[in-house]
Amino acid sequence: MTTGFATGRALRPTTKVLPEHARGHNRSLVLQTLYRIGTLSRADIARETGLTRVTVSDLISELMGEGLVIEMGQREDARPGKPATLLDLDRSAFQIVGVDLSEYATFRGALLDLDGHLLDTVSLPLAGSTGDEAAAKVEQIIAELVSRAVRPILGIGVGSPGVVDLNGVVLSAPNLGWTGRDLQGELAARFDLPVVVINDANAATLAEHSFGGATGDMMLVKIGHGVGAGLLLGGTPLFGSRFAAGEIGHVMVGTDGGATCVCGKVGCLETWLATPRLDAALAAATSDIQKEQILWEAGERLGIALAPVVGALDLAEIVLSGPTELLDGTLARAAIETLRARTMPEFHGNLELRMTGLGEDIVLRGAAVMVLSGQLGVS
Amino acid sequence: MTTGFATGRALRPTTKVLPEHARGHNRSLVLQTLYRIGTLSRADIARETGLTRVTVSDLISELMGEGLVIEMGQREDARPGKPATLLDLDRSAFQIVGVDLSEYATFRGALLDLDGHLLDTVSLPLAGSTGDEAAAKVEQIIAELVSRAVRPILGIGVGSPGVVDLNGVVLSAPNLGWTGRDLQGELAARFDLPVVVINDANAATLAEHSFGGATGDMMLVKIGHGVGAGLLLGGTPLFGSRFAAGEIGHVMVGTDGGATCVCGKVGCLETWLATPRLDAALAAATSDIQKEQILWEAGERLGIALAPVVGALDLAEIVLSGPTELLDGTLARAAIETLRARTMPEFHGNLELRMTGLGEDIVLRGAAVMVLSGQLGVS
DNA sequence: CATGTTTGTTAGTAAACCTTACGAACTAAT
DNA sequence: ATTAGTTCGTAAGGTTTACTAACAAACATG
Repeated sequence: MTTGFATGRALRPTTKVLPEHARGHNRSLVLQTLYRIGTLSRADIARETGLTRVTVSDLISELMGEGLVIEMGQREDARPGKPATLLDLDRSAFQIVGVDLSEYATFRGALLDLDGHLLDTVSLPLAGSTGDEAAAKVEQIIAELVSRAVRPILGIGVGSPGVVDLNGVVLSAPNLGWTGRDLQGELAARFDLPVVVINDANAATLAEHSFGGATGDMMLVKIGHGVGAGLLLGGTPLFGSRFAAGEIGHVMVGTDGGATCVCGKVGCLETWLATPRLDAALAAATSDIQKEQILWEAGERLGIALAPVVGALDLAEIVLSGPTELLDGTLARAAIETLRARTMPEFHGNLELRMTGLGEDIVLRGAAVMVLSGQLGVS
Repeated sequence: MTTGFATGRALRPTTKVLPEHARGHNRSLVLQTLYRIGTLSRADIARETGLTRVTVSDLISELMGEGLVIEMGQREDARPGKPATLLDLDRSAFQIVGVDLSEYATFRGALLDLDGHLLDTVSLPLAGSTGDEAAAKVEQIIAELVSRAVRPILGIGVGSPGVVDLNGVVLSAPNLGWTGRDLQGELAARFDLPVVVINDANAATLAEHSFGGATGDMMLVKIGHGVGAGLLLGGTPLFGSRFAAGEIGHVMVGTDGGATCVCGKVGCLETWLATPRLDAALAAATSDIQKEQILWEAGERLGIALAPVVGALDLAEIVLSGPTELLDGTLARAAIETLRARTMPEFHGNLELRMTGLGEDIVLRGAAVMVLSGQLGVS
């Protein structure tokens, strides 16, 4: 709109800007263009970015010097003019370590390439570990992956449950017994590599944004042992004023009671949707019809809880992540129907709700996105 | 946080950046510093912004050439060294036209100075006008204010009800009979001045941010003939994927029925909170206790509706705007108590809820903020 | 009164991108 | 076959930006 520096309508510039910052920005812009579109010539990039061919050439030679970009030979098609030299990101130049601490009983890790594809995976049973012991297992997984890497490692991304601040300090993760633990700092010191620690649901949201085809403002609801969410608004993840954005598991739903929650309240979203509760309810059901009813009510409650959020944020998309057999079907249908019934179709009729297509690797891939974004300005 | 170019953790650079953009950014930074802190010397600004004295001197001379900044004489206090030449924004150098179309029966307009103080006001009964007739009244108000201005006009800001896109096109404002009306374009053509048209609740949110002392992520709920809201997240207003963010008036609240709404649904937030409904209910009440109950339930419903939003966004603050006699008291108390009861105190216990201190001028002042932000990069 | 401090300016440098121009390599029309 | 036109990448030179270094002016202090 105005300067291009701040997103949206600029409000309150806060830091000075030097020419070198512009350079870094344009460098990322070139990388981003290659990352998104794929093989391009220098002239293509110039047209795409608005920079001149001269500037692009200069940036490309810098990037080729770092081994990030490689020439792919000449373009084949028959056109007038000098044939273009094609370029692309060297997508196997680096590898990324991604770690997912969000599953209840297992830590998972993977090596990924710059496209976010899993190359190798490792998992380690948590076996009830908490505190230092759990942290040691995180280090163990990463050490194993680092030793298996066959390329330089771009960085380490970790998706952790709980509340994580912008410096990667896990402020609170009850299941792992962490409070104010500087996991990012510890890992950075141990491995001497760039490290990013981020909330698991936020990681999943980023993965959906980069690989799942989410376009506009989106909320990802991650349903597992607990219920959490991540938000992507205007292309930027939302962290919240205390880094607790997306913590909707213990919000009360409806005005007609419900089951008692571990938190002491009645009718929290988790009492309807957390998988242990759902599994138990389904196991106790005596007929398929009853099971359908359980799933329908769970979806309905999700819709009731999200309706005000959809109204307030004017979301374009809601994505569910979790066990497909529970979520994808009656539950999702109930959720979207309830949402449509409880909001204004004139404003929010375009809302869509779907399962993620990224399956169980969503947090691993989201952690990789954080590394890509932090190190290359690409995602 | 990182570069200063993108807000938050940078994701996806999208536009090129030239040195001249950096210049504009730093120029705004200097203006912003003067605007916020007030009288400062060049050296003070340099320390505050991180720019060098040389650069600041250069920017200041440019700004003085435009008449935006003036010298205020020398600093009086006794210190070693050459006495500092004090500078300030010339806060009476320009005037701003602000217009508020959000009241049910009246259009209001005002001349404001750069500090957002009202210098002169005009109002015009709407008298049921819609469509072109209503638009003509907007022009009439602005023309009157332009003729009364005794300084150059920096720009025109308009807060309109309904859904307004980023180009100031009123996509939908039922009360005024506008659909897809390019009000911003019409006014810019008519007055040959910078014009910004923005949703009324968003304008109010900006005013609260700039003048009301709102600090972190905030939601402003504007209660009047309808119920709308504006959100400020990470210092940036949220517009939503279809520019309908904040449209919470017709979200259903609770799972126990309620009154039938004009929209056809049952138990919309407006059925509890819109002032006509509240006034009617209070008028029909036969005792003070009953009136208290009505207000309490209204606040309770607001809390029920906002709890999921607070949980999802981790808001720091909720601000109410509207008739003080209705909102400030039982209703607000009920809302915050309900919010606290329905969310997690560990995450959201710091949440505050209060009335705005800006009264009925909040939209006018917010419209002025848009002009300030757009023209000077200041707010 | 000499010394040290602070302010604002002047002069020169480095970095970034731009415009202009050109050779290389191709297609298409004559 | 030759000419004209197109496209690509690079080179040279210019502009803008903010920086560092240095300095004079103007003050306080011992």
